Amino acid sequence: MALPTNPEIAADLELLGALLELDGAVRHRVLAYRRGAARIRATGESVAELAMAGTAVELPDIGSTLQDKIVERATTGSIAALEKAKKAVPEGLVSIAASPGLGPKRALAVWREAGATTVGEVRSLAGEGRLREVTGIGPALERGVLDALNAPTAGEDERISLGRALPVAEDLARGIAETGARVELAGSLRRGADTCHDLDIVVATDRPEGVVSALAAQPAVAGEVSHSDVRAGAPTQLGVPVELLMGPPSRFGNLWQHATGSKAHNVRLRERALARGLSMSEHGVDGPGGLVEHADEEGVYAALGLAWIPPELREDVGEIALAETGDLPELVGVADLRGELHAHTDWSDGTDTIEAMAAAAAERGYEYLAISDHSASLSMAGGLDPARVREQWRAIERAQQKVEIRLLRATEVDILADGSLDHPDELLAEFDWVTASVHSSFRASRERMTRRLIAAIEHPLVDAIGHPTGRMLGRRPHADIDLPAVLDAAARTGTRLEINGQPRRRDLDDAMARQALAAGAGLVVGSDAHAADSLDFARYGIATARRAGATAADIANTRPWGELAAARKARAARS
DNA sequence: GCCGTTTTCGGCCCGACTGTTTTCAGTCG
Repeated sequence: MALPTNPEIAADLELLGALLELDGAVRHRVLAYRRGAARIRATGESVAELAMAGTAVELPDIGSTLQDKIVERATTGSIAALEKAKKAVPEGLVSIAASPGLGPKRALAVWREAGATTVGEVRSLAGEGRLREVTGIGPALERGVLDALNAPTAGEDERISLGRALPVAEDLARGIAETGARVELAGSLRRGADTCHDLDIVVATDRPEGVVSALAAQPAVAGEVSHSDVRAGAPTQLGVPVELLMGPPSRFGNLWQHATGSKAHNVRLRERALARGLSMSEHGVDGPGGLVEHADEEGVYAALGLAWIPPELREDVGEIALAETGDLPELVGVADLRGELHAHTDWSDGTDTIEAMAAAAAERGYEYLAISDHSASLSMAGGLDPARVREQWRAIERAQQKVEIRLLRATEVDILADGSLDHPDELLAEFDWVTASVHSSFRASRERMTRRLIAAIEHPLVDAIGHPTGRMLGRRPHADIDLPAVLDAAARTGTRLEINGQPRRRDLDDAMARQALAAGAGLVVGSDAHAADSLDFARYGIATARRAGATAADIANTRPWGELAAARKARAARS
């Protein structure tokens, strides 16, 4: 029997926690299940395997009880405690409790007093005006529940990619900054997460009224602004709301830190504060000497005996321990990039010419640009056959005469279903840089997909694997692969794994890239640009790399081309 | 249920906001 995956285990434990909560379990026991589930979700290795070996308890938030339950799930296929909890409380209450405005307490009351066990029944009750008869629910909540359940996106957690959110949020911030206030992005935007469900912005101001009217005047704002003295919110054209947090400059550091999160990171910090006889919030750090305000974040972290932590690492993935000992990595930045190794032109499915791409890359300060169009089997993308490739090389040569930036003969060659490549070896040998990618048969079995990738990784003429798992945010999950085996092959052969920066890909993702680093596999950040502007997608790849804890030394295209070329030559000589 | 520069037992994050209540619980981030 196949072992349960981490998401499967996490889902079971989350459900168990939710049912226990409804059943009146002690708050912190519920929290322990949630934390354990979150930890399992964020862990790269198979937690089922760890639990079977008895080492899952070495993970934070996993104790012997949870480990036993994971083993039980892995060996018997179910967890007795979960089955028991389902008998004590109807499972549908979990969904009811997740409805906006309702929570565990009200969900329980809805069941006990009105007999509803499904969201549909709650909607009917609300429609008939009978939900208000339940203790703790009045007309206003009933209305809110009904509206939320009838909304077109009901039940879905509306999230948009960082690539859609960031440009709009930056415009909003610039617009509001015209009031003279200091304006910064916060929340998942600042942490560089894959997606966000709102645009968190913080403002240092003593005049909230002016900021609120500036917000209302922004073109991206698409409705009424609601506000208090410390907060303002409004819907935007993006479909997700903007949320402004305001506070005086004297404690801007506290506010910015608070609003940046993540929640798990902040909880850890507050626990740490408590252990030191302090209490922290967005208002400052409270202690025996009274409340201390911090104008910058460095002060907040210093008050807890910590070095300042880069936002991308604030996910409770061990960053606090590193900040305590001063061992935080010097994260790679966009400015470290010296070149782009994955970009398309109008020779295949890109929209811009070789010359236009070269100019845009030069504008970004790059020293080299790989012209890496698709290979023939990707016919709908206008992939090039060997004859067209040679033709393109002549065009690259002509373009090179006109530009300073070093243009590389490159390809994004398809990895075919059997693991072979879509160009003959004689041709591959003449490229400066070869990226190999999967573009088809994503649903192949785990074994087959893994074999396919490893075959490409072991090919002596392949420099990098493009978007290694093929996931598309909101559309297609990661291909089912044996990641440790793939990482091992990459580390062994020196073939780089791409962090693809396209906002909908972000592939490898942060957790996988972190694992890749731990396994000793090399990485490359690629924009996968199909137009000159999209060379900027490299910033999202960098965000993922930073979340993985990568330094400049970990990323191939922070090196000068001469160094990469020499390393390739040495590798070819070995094989 | 987890965990330890107070602890192997007794703790466990903080504040804003809303709508429900008769002085505050529940929810949310």
